[in-house]
Amino acid sequence: MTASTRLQTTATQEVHLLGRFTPQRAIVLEALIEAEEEDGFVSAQSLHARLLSADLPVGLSTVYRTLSALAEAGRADVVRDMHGERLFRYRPGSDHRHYLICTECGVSLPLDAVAVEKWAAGIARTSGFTAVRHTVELTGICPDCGPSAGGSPQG
Amino acid sequence: MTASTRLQTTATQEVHLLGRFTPQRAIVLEALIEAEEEDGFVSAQSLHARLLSADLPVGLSTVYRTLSALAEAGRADVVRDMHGERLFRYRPGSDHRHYLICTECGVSLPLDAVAVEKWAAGIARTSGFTAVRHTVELTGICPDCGPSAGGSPQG
DNA sequence: CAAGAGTTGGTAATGATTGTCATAATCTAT
DNA sequence: ATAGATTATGACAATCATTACCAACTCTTG
Repeated sequence: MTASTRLQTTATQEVHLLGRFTPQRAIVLEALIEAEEEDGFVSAQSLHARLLSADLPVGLSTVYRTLSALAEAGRADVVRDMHGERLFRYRPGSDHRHYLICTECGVSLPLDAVAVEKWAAGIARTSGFTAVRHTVELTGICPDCGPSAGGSPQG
Repeated sequence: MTASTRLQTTATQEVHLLGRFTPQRAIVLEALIEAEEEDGFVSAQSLHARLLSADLPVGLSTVYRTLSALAEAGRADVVRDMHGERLFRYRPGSDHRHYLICTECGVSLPLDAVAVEKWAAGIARTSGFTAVRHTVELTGICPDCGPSAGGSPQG
């Protein structure tokens, strides 16, 4: 069984969570899973462009719909980049995670965020607020993109 | 000295941090300070609309420029709401803060975020990433907007 | 095959934000 | 105070991600 076949199998299984199975949804989900392994978070636009380049002409509307449905179903994490664009990441498990994301290449590193979860839970208890949710994102430059990795060092 | 006069005085002083003094910048900054006391975070669009309603016709471009300059100068915090719109909040001090924001009315509560700062600093040290920055936002429903405050309780 | 529900994808609309540039205001040096 | 240089303003157009719309298409079911 090749890596590609494994991806397709996973995608095929997951697509049924969204409703009717369609080739387009499988393509989008498969591409999202690939992107997760390679680049971390991806935007709907870039994922669409990637599909077009790969001769998989899925409509932009369908890409947006599928990614939104995945996020709604809890199968994808969503963050916003510095321009406000939404970035998606496939989430194999069902727990909510936090990531350290490279601003240069988009690669993401899942974090152990127990300390933050505890802090947020404490705030929720003591503030008088209800339905408290938290957004925690770390961004930085990963070792591969850093100054000593053939980039463009300053100074 | 009235409250209005105090606001104007503060705004006048702060405007000089952005470069040349102009009445428009003073108006925008004053409105931002007022908004901070009343509503917490505000968007550029709503701030602009508010100025028009108050017969202070400052151009939308100028509102955007001034708010961006304030954020750049560290005199305003910026977050994104659920639609990706940028929300600004005047920051009297110079330290970076985190807030618990009510999704209903926009009121914000500054948080003691030492635990998060420490956690983020630790990640920065151990991850190999450089230029690590963090975004931490808590959202919820404040006591005034909660189910027992005349809102629309569910269930 | 026919009907019906759900899906697709091209296109248009939306809405925040940014770019442009002629005009106007502000600062500086005299 | 005034001229000159620099900077800011604001109306408008452009950009861009995202959403809405809708006619054509695809399954499933009888």
